[in-house]
Amino acid sequence: MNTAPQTLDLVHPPIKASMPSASGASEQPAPSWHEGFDLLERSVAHTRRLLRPGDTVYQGGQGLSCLYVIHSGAFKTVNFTADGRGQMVGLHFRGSWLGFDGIESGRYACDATALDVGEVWAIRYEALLQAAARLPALMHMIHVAMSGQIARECENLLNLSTLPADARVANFISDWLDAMDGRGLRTDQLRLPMSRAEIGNYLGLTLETVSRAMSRLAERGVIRFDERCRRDISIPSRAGLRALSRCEPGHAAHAGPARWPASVPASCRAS
Amino acid sequence: MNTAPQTLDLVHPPIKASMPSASGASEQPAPSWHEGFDLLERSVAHTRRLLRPGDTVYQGGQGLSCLYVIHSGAFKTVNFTADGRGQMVGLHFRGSWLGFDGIESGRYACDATALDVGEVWAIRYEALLQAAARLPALMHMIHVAMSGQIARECENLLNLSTLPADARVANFISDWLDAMDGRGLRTDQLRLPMSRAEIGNYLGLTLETVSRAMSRLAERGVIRFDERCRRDISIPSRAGLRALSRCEPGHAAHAGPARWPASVPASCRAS
DNA sequence: CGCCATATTGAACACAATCAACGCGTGTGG
DNA sequence: CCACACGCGTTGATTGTGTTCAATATGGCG
Repeated sequence: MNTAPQTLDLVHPPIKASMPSASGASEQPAPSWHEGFDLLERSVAHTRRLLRPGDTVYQGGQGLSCLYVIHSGAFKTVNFTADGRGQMVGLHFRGSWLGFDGIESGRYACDATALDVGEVWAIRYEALLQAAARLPALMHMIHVAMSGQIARECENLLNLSTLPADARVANFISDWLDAMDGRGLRTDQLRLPMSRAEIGNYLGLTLETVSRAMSRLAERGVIRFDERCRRDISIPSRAGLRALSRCEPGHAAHAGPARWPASVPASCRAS
Repeated sequence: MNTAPQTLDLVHPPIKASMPSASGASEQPAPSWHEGFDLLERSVAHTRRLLRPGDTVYQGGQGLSCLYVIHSGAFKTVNFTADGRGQMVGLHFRGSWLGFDGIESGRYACDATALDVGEVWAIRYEALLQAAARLPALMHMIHVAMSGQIARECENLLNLSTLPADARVANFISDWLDAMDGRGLRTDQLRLPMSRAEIGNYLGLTLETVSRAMSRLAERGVIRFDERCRRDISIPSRAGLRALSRCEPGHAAHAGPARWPASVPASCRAS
């Protein structure tokens, strides 16, 4: 399976001005972010927007007119149920796109909110479509971004349904570090711009469980809390963190029949 | 929030030959599937492929060359971890596309497998891109399909992390019925072409829990087992089923601060 | 200063996982 | 034909992880 950083959206460009090979899975090393942003900058109108922590890029229910590319900062997407409770469903960094969730219905399905100061580029959806029709590379870039979001959500589903609490938290931090890694930022320390409750919401845990899990990770020495603030952590052992995040079955294992028996029980066969 | 059937991919077409309005969220009644398939049929080369239960449309790791549109049947997508365990991450019906997960890396990230007899249309990705560059409606259709998949995965995440076992199973059945509904099929009975283990895997539960949950649903009278086979169920009370599937907090509730306090704790502020 | 939000930690409980037994239908081989 | 194994599903008993309820500590802010 693909072990490449799984939080890249704008990246992995067979984007070569001409047509993507698509089949050959062209293996290129580490494509700088500049390519993608350059392409956007040259080919389609956009407006930049600065956001501060808590500012919303868009809100669920609003009519979709723009898509947004994250230029800097961290953003969350939160889904709201009919009864008003919110579930965080995504975490996004530089290069990721926001707003894909709204294309189907013409209205955003989530809130998108800045977790810290950041900048997004707003691009009118119609303008983007028109530009993409002329520029195969641009169209492919969009598809890559959507595809990446789909793949990452699959990962999240997998983690949610198979990992025990400690591993989920370890995995959460580890993923964050991977994202920083892929963007050339330091990975020996981290500031989580989220409360324990938010992290818990994202991971399907209670805030107490998150707190305990982080304490246990600190005990085991894979993370260390900054003295000043428990949201700042340093990472003494990235490898150890990784190990814990992929951990043991012992829970919802189901090594079981992922491959399906290929024949319907005969008792079901008769119409 | 949008209460429309959430498993429609090809649908909701402001597809009007010209440009989608995108912002206005044009409200059209019940768009027949034919429109989408007609558009495909006219505009891009495709080959039809029949599958029987257990056949794979594609397998994870294969180079992506085609995308697939489901013409009939039910399909699952299964993600495999490094250690070989599989996690079912998606359930797809007529009109849904398969293969989006592979665009980013050029290789499929999942296995896609038929759950019963079905037909898919295979479309070469490159050919699709070229056709879409000429036909805005086609491009928009693809985006709608991807967007729909993203939105549905968000729903799944939400359900996995907030619902207790019985509600997950009820929701699973209810979603399946919604999908049948949107495709003009009968919704008073259902044949689940999956083992309890598979359902459990999809829902993040063990097979025993699924079995018990279904027994409890039957006790409450919202589903009834066919005498011949426990995979065949009839639905005496669709409304009751829906009610149970949206059920109570009492678990990972976190009505908590979905909206973020907007200011970073000052102890974190100093660099 | 008190109040509030955040975070940590403890104790009791509940829900789902685990281990285990059993029934049933099917296909296999004597 | 029957005995048998096997896959699937159900149900019971027990265990364990994570939730819930509660108390405490801290820092910011009016």
